[in-house]
Amino acid sequence: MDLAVNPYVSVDCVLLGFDGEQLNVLIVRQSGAGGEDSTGNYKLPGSLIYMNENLDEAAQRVLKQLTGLVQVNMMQFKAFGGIDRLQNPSDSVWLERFHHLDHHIERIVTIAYTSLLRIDRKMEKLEGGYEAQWTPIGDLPKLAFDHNDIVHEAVESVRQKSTLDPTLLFDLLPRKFTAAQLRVVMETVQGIALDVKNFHKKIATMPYVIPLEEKEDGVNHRAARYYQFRRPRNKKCVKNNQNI
Amino acid sequence: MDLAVNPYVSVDCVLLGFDGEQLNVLIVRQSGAGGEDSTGNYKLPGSLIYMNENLDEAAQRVLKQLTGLVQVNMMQFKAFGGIDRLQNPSDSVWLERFHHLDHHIERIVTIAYTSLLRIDRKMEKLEGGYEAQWTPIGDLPKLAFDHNDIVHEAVESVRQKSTLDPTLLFDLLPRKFTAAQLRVVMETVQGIALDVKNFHKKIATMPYVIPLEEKEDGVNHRAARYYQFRRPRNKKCVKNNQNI
DNA sequence: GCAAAAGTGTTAGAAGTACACCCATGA
DNA sequence: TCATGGGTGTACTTCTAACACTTTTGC
Repeated sequence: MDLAVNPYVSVDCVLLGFDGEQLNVLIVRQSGAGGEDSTGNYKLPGSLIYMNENLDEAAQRVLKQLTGLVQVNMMQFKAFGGIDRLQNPSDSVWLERFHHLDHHIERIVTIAYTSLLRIDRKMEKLEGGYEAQWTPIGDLPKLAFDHNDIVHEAVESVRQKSTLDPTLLFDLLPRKFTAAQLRVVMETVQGIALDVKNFHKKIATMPYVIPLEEKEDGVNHRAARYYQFRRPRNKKCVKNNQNI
Repeated sequence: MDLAVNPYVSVDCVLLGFDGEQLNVLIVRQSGAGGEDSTGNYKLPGSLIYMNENLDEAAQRVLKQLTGLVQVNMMQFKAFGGIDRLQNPSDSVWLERFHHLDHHIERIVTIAYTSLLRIDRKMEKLEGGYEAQWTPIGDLPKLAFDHNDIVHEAVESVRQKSTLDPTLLFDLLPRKFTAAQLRVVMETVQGIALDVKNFHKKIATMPYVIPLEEKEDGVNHRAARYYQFRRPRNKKCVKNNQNI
């Protein structure tokens, strides 16, 4: 570790992608954990914060080290600081080894971020021996620390935020997508079922969803039209603004 | 200071009240700051966290020390951890003196909470020499650290949360309130104007707003009816939104 | 031609918006 | 009796929800 870290504060990133059916989370192995249990030791990507970086910068750094992606919309959503977060002793041991710390860490407050990504984005070479994998939310193993809780609160947070600003969800889709893909994303994230016909009517009224002439190719049924997302000029797709 | 504190993590509380016209914030004096400048030294109520308490507990403790209130809905809304939060040297000096710390604090990440209160709630005797006062949001002085930013983000957070769950706003009102009071609260927090007639229709459909027989007394115009808030059984006053 | 998924209209009810006048009270 | 703020009806528009059949394509 080159830089001084703050041994009390970390960031953790819940990177969410969509595989066509479910939300997936990017989890990493605790490499260097000693591998007592080769089936486990998964966690969210995260890091202690360096003393010379802001929280948002730390989250971006973790994302970049892990995936090579930059300029991604990372949203801080909650701090987790329960006194029992390090109750599993192997988590503390891993932390101290990984960060080459010379004293015992008794407590870490972590600032959790979430980000929506296209699951097929090519991951660049991973630094730090990370071994990352997308895992469907329903199939998550037991993660280190309280990371399972963090994932569930992240999903809840995304659900709420996307209710106020549905344009967030387009980050989960490729540049060109079909109406069905968009619908399934919305159904999955918001946990509701949408009427197909009414959904077509609705996207027809969205100024930021542009129908293309291009269609699917090579499917053994009627080809679906592609759409494109164009972020509106004024970012206020959110209802109800006006300053007090 | 009896208990061990974590010198890197604090909580700060944005307590919001409503005076009939504007949102007010409870700010406190940095007592023991040396009083170089008797006009300033205001800050949000907050504290370093103790090593044996959770974040939520720390926020409740600060609120209780300050106001005597317990069981108040405190909502964590954001962590602030910029590297320049302590850029004003007098803020660091105050912190180190107040908490009797023997080393220099270079950086603190604070977890910010917000809470909506009736502004007329009687404050109990304040511990720790706090000197607290409600201040209209528009008249806030320069506060210590980045507390002015924190206040503004708190208000924005409350605005968003109350869009999804309007029942939050009843915490700002007395037990009995008039339709006009409720309307002005909603207009102020959400930053919009509401049509009086339509507003009456709307509250008539809200199951959690109960009209009383009792009316205002001693006003020199037609007396307004009082209403009461009763929290619904299932807390989902949240719209089943699909505002794509 | 058939399996498989895409795409399309209409209607009824609910909810929201706009608008102007009468009512009760104390001074 | 008047000044003050409280309270109401109605028409119109928009949104939402429910519903079943035809189209295109590869095999």
